[in-house]
Amino acid sequence: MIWNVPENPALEGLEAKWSARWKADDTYAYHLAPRADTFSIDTPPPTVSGSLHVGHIFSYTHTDTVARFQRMRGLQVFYPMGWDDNGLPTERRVQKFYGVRCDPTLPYDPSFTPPDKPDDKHPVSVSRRNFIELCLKLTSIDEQAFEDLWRRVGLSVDWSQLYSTISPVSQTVAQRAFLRNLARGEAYMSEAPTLWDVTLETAVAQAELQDREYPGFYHRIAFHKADGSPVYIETTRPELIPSVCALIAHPDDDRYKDLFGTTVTSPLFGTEIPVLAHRKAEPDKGAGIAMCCTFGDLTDVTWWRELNLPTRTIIQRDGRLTRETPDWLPNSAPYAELAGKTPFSAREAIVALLRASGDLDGEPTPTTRMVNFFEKGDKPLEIVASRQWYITNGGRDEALRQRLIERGEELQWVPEHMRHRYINWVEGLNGDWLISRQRFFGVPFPVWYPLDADGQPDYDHPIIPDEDALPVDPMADAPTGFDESQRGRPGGFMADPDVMDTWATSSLSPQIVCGWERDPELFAATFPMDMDPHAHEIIRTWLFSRVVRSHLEFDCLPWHTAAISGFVVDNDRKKFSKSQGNAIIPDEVLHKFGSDAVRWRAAMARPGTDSPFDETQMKVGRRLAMKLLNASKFVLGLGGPQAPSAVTDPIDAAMLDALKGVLAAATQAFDAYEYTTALEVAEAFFWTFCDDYLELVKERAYATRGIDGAVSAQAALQQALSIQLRLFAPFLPFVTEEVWSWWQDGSIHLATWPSLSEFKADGDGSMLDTVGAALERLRGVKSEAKVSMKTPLSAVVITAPDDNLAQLKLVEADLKAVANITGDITWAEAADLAVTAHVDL
RNA sequence: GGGCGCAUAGCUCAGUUGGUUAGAGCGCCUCCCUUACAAGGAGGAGGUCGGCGGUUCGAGCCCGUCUGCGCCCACCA
Repeated sequence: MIWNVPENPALEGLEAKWSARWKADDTYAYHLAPRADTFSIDTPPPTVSGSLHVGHIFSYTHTDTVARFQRMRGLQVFYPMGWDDNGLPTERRVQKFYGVRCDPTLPYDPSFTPPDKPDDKHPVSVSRRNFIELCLKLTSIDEQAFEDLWRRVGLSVDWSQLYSTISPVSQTVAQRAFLRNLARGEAYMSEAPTLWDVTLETAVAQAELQDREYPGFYHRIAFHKADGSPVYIETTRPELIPSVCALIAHPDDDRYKDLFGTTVTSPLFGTEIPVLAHRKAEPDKGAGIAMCCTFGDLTDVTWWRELNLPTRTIIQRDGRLTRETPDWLPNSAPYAELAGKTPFSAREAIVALLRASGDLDGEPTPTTRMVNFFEKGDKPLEIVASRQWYITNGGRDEALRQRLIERGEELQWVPEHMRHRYINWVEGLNGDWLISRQRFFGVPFPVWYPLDADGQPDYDHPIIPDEDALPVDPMADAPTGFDESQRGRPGGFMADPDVMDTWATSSLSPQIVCGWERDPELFAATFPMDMDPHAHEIIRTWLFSRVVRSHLEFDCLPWHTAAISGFVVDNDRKKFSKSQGNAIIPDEVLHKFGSDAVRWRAAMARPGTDSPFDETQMKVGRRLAMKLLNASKFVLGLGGPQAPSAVTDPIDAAMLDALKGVLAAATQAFDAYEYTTALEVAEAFFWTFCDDYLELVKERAYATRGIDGAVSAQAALQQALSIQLRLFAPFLPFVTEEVWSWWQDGSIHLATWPSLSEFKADGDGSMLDTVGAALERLRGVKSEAKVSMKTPLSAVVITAPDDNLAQLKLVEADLKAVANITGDITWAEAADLAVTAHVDL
């Protein structure tokens, strides 16, 4: 190989040059290997309808450093990428982008084209199939942009393993896993009160809840005992008075003990309701006695269930109060003021009515309360009764809960304390996992229901397809034994209209990527996986749901280790987000500093640790990359290849010995997923290597004092460079590949990680420290004298402890050369290392 | 209310099982255009390791306690 060292090496253009080469050469392809020789990674599929921010770059870079390390260690790295393109976020983006909305009652229009000027305020209605086509169209555009960015960042993903959560393969896996859950009784349908987003008109799961502050008013309102005297309750939701089922106080609350077992009547409507005792009523909240409605909050659901209260629903699925006057209201006239209104308007109306009737005590007092929102929604959730699919997750089964907690104990967590978030979450589950969504762009439930003679569905006897027939779309396909003409007819069938939530598919990502029931060889080679990397906010969702699915299907964990990243936060320690307007655009940062520099900064954020975004730090990474170029140019410019065995000079061997220790430390750190430590030790050594060792041997390496010393220095420099390039390769893939290409065959990323056996020379690493300290003092003399570093020194006296003196005398010639010392050095023993000298101006 | 984490230089962070005068980078000050590198290099200043108490020959590190900050969860009458 002919060395080809450029005259003016530069960082510009390296991303384009090498990412194209890696793509052309399929550098990061996974080649089927036995399980023990494979390292498999369950990469989080980013939501393609969103945008990638700097936090993503950091987290995915963390994974990539480990992937590159394991690849260099000789393992076949199975590193797929996925796009989460199914589900609500995509629907919302498509609605906005094309100015459409899905109306499932419309027929498919093959010639449909979206409006030229999308107006999302006045959307065009399209059929379900047209809508899904638009989703697929837009996601494929978004996905290309994501892939381009990841390639630019230098992720060593095997792009031939790319998957998306809406793809037929994913749909097949999701439906197959669901059918298996169904057959084992782990999936079931239930009609129950459900958290409901009134804007999106769909049920949502516990894991997708978010607390938000919401302004409201306390209203003190009179209910009436049989004798007409008042019982006051306090509520922030007076519009729910028509749905009140009971007043409830704590069993030990002396204020209300006499009322238990009696009834009171509701204001305005005169509904007779019982006063009951329940331990979940809290005496110090509000008036200490609560009105239980169906349903105002989750406590109401508990009371309704445990006290067998009637269901009096007034909130509809669109969030408005029902237009029909409820039949349980003795005095229904006031309801006309509420019918069809939003809760907000109904509240104003009922407050006026209560004020007029004298049942409002005092004025409403403002308050700020915490309310449940769907994390992607913008109106408070309501609770409505609806028929939904669930998967068991331990929320209602103590034995399963315990088993899943044990899975959390079994998993290796990096960092260790992230385990608590998992345990905490599982212990706090209050119900099974609701997986059905009343939406369109998602994996349909592979289920039909027979219709009886009256055309009513028999939900207890669903019709299911053979696994061989998957994926199915029950809205388009007829079940076996029926034909399409029987759809919706008495004696025929109907499709389950719902789709699975995104998490119900992404919870199967190990099954999807590893080829479960699709590619047995691949599955055997890759599952259970090694590494589960992602940031800490999805422990309760993605991580937990995959543990559930794997536990139910395979009775094992889906991976061995969870490597959890922190967030990138701004200077006020706030999480970056688009809504707060503080998001950093990755393209700008990558363009400004280069991918290697940004990756360097990412790698400096330890696992699990939030890290502030600071542009000045990016410059440090860039300087390191530049330094690698320049130092390499120097080393390789000295002369042709030298055998490692040519290292004869003690200081050359000492430098290599110190590097040996660095290699051991970096390897150990990487094995523990502590990529930051691996980088730190390599980087610290590299600066010492440049500032001290390289400067020290420069003159000798030029062969100014004979060929033998030069050859020793050149051999040591070349070996040190080769090893250091490989130590940096996981972090700075572009610049290390560039330098590698000057003098080595093949990609550095397929080179083997350095091993201790590569070191041919035995040296004393501590010598490098001693020499460094002496150099620092020699420079200090000139710095204090405020003269150039090439100014000659004479009458140099070096004092040091005996053993240090011995080491320094071995490099006397190099020291004299680098410090431009004229005459001999005088050595003297002393407790401390010190230098005195005369500066010859 | 429950859980977890953090508190070390102006800033961002290291500090491995307790062991001499506590480290790095950035920033700051001073100097140097030295032929790998001025998008550089050299030298330097800067810290009562959040407070209090304890264990120990010895504590940044272990124990207790208090304070402040962050995150997760719960409650949200």
